[in-house]
Amino acid sequence: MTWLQFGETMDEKPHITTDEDVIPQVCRACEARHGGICSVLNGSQLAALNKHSAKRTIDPGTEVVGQGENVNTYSNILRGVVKLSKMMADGRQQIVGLQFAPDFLGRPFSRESSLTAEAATTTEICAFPRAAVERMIADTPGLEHKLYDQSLKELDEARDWMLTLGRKTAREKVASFLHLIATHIDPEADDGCTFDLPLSRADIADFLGLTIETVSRQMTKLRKEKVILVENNRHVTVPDIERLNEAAGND
Amino acid sequence: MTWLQFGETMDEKPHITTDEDVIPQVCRACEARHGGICSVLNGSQLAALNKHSAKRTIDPGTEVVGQGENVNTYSNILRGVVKLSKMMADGRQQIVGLQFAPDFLGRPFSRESSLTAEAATTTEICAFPRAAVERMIADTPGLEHKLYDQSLKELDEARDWMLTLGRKTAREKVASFLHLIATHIDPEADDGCTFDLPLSRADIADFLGLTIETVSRQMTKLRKEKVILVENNRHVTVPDIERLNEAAGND
DNA sequence: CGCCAGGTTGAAGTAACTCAATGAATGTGG
DNA sequence: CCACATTCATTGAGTTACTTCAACCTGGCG
Repeated sequence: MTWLQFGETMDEKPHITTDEDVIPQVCRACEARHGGICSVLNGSQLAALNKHSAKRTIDPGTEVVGQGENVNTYSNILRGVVKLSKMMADGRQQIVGLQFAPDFLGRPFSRESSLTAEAATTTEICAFPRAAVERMIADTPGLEHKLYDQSLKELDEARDWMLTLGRKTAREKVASFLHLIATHIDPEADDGCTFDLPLSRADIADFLGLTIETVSRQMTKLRKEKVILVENNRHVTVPDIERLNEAAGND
Repeated sequence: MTWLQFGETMDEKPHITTDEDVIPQVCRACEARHGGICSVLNGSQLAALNKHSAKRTIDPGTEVVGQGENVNTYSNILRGVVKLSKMMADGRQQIVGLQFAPDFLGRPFSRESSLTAEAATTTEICAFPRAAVERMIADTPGLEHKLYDQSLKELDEARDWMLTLGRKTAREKVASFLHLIATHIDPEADDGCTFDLPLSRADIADFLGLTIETVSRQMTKLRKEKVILVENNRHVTVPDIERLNEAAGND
């Protein structure tokens, strides 16, 4: 993506070591600097942002942002999985997105978020006050571009999932979910990957538009057909990712 | 949205009438200048873009961009409705978005579009070569912001629709669709609005993840319950939009 | 140990699908 | 102008995939 270098063309001064090059201590080992938002910020910008930042650990099931609430912090996800969901008045629920490290959490220029964000697993985030982030966006075109880029990625994922929700069978849905997790958790190793499911059966059901029972039944079917191996309900091994992909209905 | 004025703060010179203020003839009456992409461009920018622009009329059912094709033009929708859809290898199809005037069509920085865009109604577009648009994006922060804003809007819509696809009943789905069209076609007049459906029953089914027959049955049910009036299969009147909204399951 | 939450399994019910026939609107050629 | 084909929508009858309801595991913990 030539595009992503956009921000860098903005400061073409001769290169002397300055504040801008010094990465703050806390950021050195941070996930978000590789691929995350912070990857487009220089040392002094990271330092400025860090004056107001707060690392937080969030337990599974805890809300990060409530539906309709006014968001006044933005965060980077450092570890764990966050589920974004919508609920109807009568309690029916749909998970509309999963976010993994190092995704950015929070809606820049929120027309009030109509989502609930909840930790699915134990999650670590690095939170920034709204104002600081927005000031930085205004100063750094590369940052806004990075955010735009993430939202396009999320849009792609949302639309992929619409196909799954609207047109796939229960079996294909469950396989699609497993495939999604397999490719997000275990980045490489395309043969024989293994992982822990970040979601309970109830969450999976809410993600797939199914009931818990149907998810369970399809899981056991896939298990009996040896498409997956399951231990302790949560730990899954995929011997052949391509067979799983087929079961998911992806040609 | 204070945000959208961002672009304007970039040129704060004393105001004398220049090229920049002169709106090209073709653009004067154009939809896209009000709310569309072009609203953030000045006269000389519009003129530059217009040197390469081409208005086209597209008949219903004609593809604008093929799934997996390399997109080399971007367009503004001036009139009509465009459907974005995905297809599985075995032919199952899902419409993942509808675009109305003055939406922007085409993916800036396409990681090849995985969508098919097809005119649902007779559609007029204003097409620009890819390079011209990308050059202009690089020069005009306000433009990229505008695009970002549209993609956030599309993301919201996609997620709303995921709830519809995953958790609503057939009746609620059809009502949701009618509500969507009612609010997009007939912008105001929130009581007693009337419109032509831009989609065939087959398209509606593909949008809702249902079959044609189920769509038809639910339409007749809603008609018998006087939630809607239908003439000629395509022309719909909604006497009470709030009743429709209720039927759609929105609290 | 007994309780509880999370998961599985079975049997019965139902919403939506499939298949098939019919109807309405539009166009074509004799 | 009328038969005829064609496309799009409606309606009915029978089937099925998923849900609902209920019982039953399994592992962790006071």
